[in-house]
Amino acid sequence: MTDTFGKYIRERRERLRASDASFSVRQVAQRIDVEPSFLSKVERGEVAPPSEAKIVALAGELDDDPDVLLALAGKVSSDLQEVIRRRPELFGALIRELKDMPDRAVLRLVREVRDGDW
Amino acid sequence: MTDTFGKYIRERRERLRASDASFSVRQVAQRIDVEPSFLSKVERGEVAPPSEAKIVALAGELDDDPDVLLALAGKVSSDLQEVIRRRPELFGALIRELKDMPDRAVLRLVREVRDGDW
DNA sequence: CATGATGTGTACTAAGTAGTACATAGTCTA
DNA sequence: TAGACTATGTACTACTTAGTACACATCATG
Repeated sequence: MTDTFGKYIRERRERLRASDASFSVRQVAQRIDVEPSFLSKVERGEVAPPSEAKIVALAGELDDDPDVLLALAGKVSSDLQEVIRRRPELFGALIRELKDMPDRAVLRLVREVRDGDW
Repeated sequence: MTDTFGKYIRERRERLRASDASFSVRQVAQRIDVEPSFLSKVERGEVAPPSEAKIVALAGELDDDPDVLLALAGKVSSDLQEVIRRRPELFGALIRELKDMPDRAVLRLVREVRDGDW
């Protein structure tokens, strides 16, 4: 992990900070309930990304997609995992089938399911 | 986790053992490269299920689906996770969309993709 | 009847995860 | 120029993961 997570978070936070002083390390840290020094270290990649719960809180704070932040942290949302664990053959097969499909193909499926007559 | 994993493994192994003496705790343990006492404890649910690598090896040994064994152990194959991590929005959306769909709907998708004109 | 295989109990451990607590040093501003 | 706020450095730590090492009792059999 070449610390894309920390860099990303820092950039995102600083950008928000430009127009809102409440996005300091200290204040964001407080809102997601960690020590400022810890968030600082996370942003500089000195330590591994935080737990799923903190990442999700951070996503809320930075108005970002939790799944994307989790991915940057090398994780997969536990509720997605649970969906797979409930029907491992089915979802295993589907995901492996889609592994190398282009984005638009997957997207087409999503839409097909979403507004399809199932 | 009410130890469905251990029970399942034990039953599976014993069944194979009925017709092949090489499926003793000791020998299977040796083949998947763990201590016999550890496998014994796993089967009796005295300790948590082993690592993904050992579970996959066990699946090979017991001629079972790795995804299913991993699911029983409360895990999701790391290569499935990687597929999701590469395109988190896309796969996140798809999986959440399919979360409550009946098996046949998901299966239909799998087949649609498999032999579709993509 | 000893030799070998079997399953299991006990004791321990190295490495990773997910942080805290406090001190320090720089900056802003009233 | 003191007070408040900022980021960061240092030192720890509790918990979990994923096992090993070895001793022990039982059973079968050549």
